[in-house]
This record gives sequence, C-alpha cells and structure tokens, in this order.
Amino acid sequence: MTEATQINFDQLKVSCANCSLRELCVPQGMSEEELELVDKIIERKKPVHKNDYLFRAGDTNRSIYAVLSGSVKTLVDNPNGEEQIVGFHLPGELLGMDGFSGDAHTCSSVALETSSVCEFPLEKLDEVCHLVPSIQYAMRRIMGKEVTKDHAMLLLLGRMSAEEKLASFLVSLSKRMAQRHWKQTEFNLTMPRQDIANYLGLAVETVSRLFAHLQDENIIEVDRRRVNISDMDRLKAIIGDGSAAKSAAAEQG
Amino acid sequence: MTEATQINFDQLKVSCANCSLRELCVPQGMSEEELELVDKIIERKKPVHKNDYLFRAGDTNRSIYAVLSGSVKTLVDNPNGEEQIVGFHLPGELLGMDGFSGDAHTCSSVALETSSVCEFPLEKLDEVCHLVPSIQYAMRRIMGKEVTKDHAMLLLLGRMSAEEKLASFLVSLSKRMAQRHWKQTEFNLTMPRQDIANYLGLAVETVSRLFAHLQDENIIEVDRRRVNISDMDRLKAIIGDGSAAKSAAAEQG
DNA sequence: CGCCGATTTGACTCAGATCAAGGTTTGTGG
DNA sequence: CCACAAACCTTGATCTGAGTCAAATCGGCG
Repeated sequence: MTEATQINFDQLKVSCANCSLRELCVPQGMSEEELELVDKIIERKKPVHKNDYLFRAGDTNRSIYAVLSGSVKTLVDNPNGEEQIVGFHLPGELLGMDGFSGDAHTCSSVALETSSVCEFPLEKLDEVCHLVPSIQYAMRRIMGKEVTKDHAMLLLLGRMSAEEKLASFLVSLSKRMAQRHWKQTEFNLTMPRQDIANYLGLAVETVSRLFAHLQDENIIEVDRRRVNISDMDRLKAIIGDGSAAKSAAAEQG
Repeated sequence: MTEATQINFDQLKVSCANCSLRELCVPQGMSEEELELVDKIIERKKPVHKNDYLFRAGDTNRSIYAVLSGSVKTLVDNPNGEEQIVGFHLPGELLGMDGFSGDAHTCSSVALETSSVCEFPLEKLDEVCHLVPSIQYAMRRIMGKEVTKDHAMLLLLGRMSAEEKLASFLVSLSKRMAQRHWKQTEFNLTMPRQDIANYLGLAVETVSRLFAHLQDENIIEVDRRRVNISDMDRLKAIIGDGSAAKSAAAEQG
C-alpha cells in the first residue's frame, strides 16, 4: 500500500509475466492487489529433471501447473499397463485440469527435459477464485479450451491418416512456437519418436518413415530432434485435403 | 419467503430433480434460496426432434444443456467436412462445455431422437456462479470430469483394437444405465451403427461384424437397436486383457 | 573404443477399410 | 392395407495402410 510495497508489486508482475501466467492473469486485466493474491497461492518449484513426475494418477494432492521452461507430457494409463500420451506442454501452458474431476488426479505428468514449473494447489486456488471473480472466469475459459483441444485430438485420432496426423502435429507445434514468439518454421522436438508415435496413435516406425517421406517431398527437413518446415503451405494442405497426400506421393520413385 | 412461496420452492425442487440437474445442484447441498436462483436461469425448452440441432459450432449464443429425456450427440467438424462424434449424452448428462473456451461453441449437438433439454445461457450462469459459490465448484468438477472423460476416449481411439473399442463402448453405456437405475444389461441403442462407428473411429461394417462376433461368442445378444449383455465378465475381460479376445476367438468353427 | 538407447530401413503380415450386394425395417401416400 | 422408397443393417470378397518383426546405423558417453 506504500511506495515500499509498490516495488514488490512490480516484481510480482515481472515474475508472473515470466512465469507464463499471462493466460491466467493478464488477459483478465488483474489489479495489482489481485496479482498479489495470485502470487500467494503459487508455489515456485525447483527445476524438475527429465523423467521426473510432476504428479501421478491417484495423487490426492491436486494442483494445476504452469510450465515456466522446458517441456512436459501428460498421460493416462489403461488397466493393461499401456499408456496414452494426452498432451505435450510448452512454456506458458497449463496442465493438471484433470484434478478438478474428483479427489485425485486421473492422469500423470512427466518432464520431457529439465524444466521448471509453477504449482497452484487447488485448495488455495479455491479461496482466490472466491475473492477474485476474474480468476474464476479465466479458469473456466482455460478449461473450456482444454475440452476444445481434446476434441481436436479425438478428431485427429478418429479420422486422420498417419500422414495427416503427423502434419497436424507439426502445424500445431509451429503455431504454438509462433504464439511464444519463437521461430515457427524451425524448432526442436523435445520428445522422442516413441512419444510422438504414442501421442498420435501410431507405431514408431511409421513416424520415422513419415518424417523421411515429408523430407523426400521437400516439405520439411529433419535431423534427429531438429525440424525445419520448408513448405508450410503443403504441410497444411496435407491436413486440409486428404487427397493431396495421395497425388503428391503417387508413384514416386 | 411465505408459505405461498414455499409451495413454489417444492415445485422447483421436484422440477430440478426431474430435470436431471442432480449432478449440478444436489451434490452441493443447495439451499432452497439457491435452487430458486438456478431455476431463474434455466430456460425450459420445448422438445427437440430427431436430427434437430441444439447448437452449432460457431454459435455465439452459448449455453450448456442438460438432457432431460431422449438422447443427443455432440460432434466436431474438420476442414474437409468430415465429422467426428465426440460424445453421446443420456438423460441427466450435460453438454456444451466447449462454449466456455471462447466466444462461440466449437462443436455441434444434434438430437438422436425426440428429446427434451434444459438450457443454461452462459451469461446468466455467470451471475449465479458469482452469487452461489457451490455452483461454481460444481461447474468446475463437471468440467474436470469432461476432461477426464475425453482422456479416456483418447486412450480408446489411440490404443485399442476394434473389439476393445466396442466392448468399452458397451460397458460404458451399461454403467451409465446403472447410474440412472435402469437395467444395465439390457438397453436400447438410440444411435445408428454409423454413429457408433464414427464415435469409435471404425467403419460401419466393422461395427456390424463385431456385434455379430460378440453374439457368436455368447457375450451379448443383439437385435437391431436392442442389446442384452449376457456375459458382462467376458465383455469386461476384452477391455482388461487384450489377449483374452484372441484366445477366445482362436480357431472357432 | 565399445556399449546402449534412439532411430531408421526393409520385408512381411494383418486388422480393419473399402467395395459390392442383399436383406430388413420404417415411413408415406394412395 | 399395400406398394414403394429410403434408411439402416448385414455379409462376403478383396485391398491396403500401417503394424510387426528383424536388422542395421547413428550418436553419445564412460
């Protein structure tokens, strides 16, 4: 409330901006007072290492997480012990919304590389939502987007060919790169081929062959984890028009 | 507030109980005052007929809906004009959560048969959530369940064989029948084979053959839309153990 | 250098799609 | 009540995209 605390507010703002809470806070035009409240519920975690779990299905200690740096995957298990990756999360993205459904998380989350995340324990979030309506709206919008995103994945898994799936995956990554003002035609895959395959409902070998094929067609260049999209239009055409892939690939020697 | 209005409250309660809002209201232990508030935001719709749209992707007039009677499907479209069914909704189930993600609905909803639904316009829901925190929590739990349900579908579409998919579908329907105190081993499919196939990411012919096969195995009896599950354990075993199907079906004459 | 996990490539197989008829049920109009 | 059409569902034959199996190759790294 004084000039001394003003400095703290500024720090909080910067901290939140860096902490990728933009989606949660900034678009709602939060006041400094509100920002302070948010800051109280955040637990800043120390970095997690590759293959560390953020949370596991069954954890009753529910939280949502914001990826600050690095990347993370989320997965569900089936009774047979198989797993299905349901999302990859880049800096600025949130995860853990499955925890709202009941007393425990229903999926698990694992770091793909050394990463840092901010954690919002649900109970504390409850309090703040009550005090700051704008957060409540933001949460609802975020969960709505989660639902919409999942629907897009259902469409991908249910109706697309292997090539359409991989093209969709690359275009989606590219868009998300653009959102965070990174190069949208050249980026690193932080996950192994096996995870891409699992996510898209394919075999690893199929993913490998598709990368090779897209490279043959001069649509992308791949070198291990490095991807460069050299012809975005044709990449998008693969998704937009199922017949494009056929004619382009027909009888190539 | 008087005895005259007391009668109204009772009517509201009954009405909500019948209107299948149990999931939204009752578990939160709403007061009569709160129930009255909810009643204000509900628009009771006249029945919708088979193939009528409840809402379409792009509609900015966003609402969530509770199915009162009948059944409804929800679907997303892709650029090619193909569609993927993302959910079937029985009495007491809610739909339209995709409307929270932005300014418009991102999927469409169509009645599978003559049905009646209650509509909650989002703007009005906003007001009431603000006034009644318990509704806010209920909404969040409901959306969390939606996310969890979608994850289960991703697992189904991404990792399961055709037979496992159909078995999952039938077991899921059976559980939902039990939830509403209907017979859980014998029920009617309200959707055509084509819709089941689409929902499960299969061809109609495959679904038809699988029904025939499950009947041959004496696991179910099917007569057009009528299904009777005669061996629930083996039906569940198909999902729980991918090898069960193979050994059971092996070399049968 | 030599091992290990990740990736690629090739050969072969198969689950499920596609193509092609038929059969059945429902609805409509005369 | 019947004729006819339009859905809807089933069944058989064939084809193929993608999975599986097997084996090389690559990239790090102790």
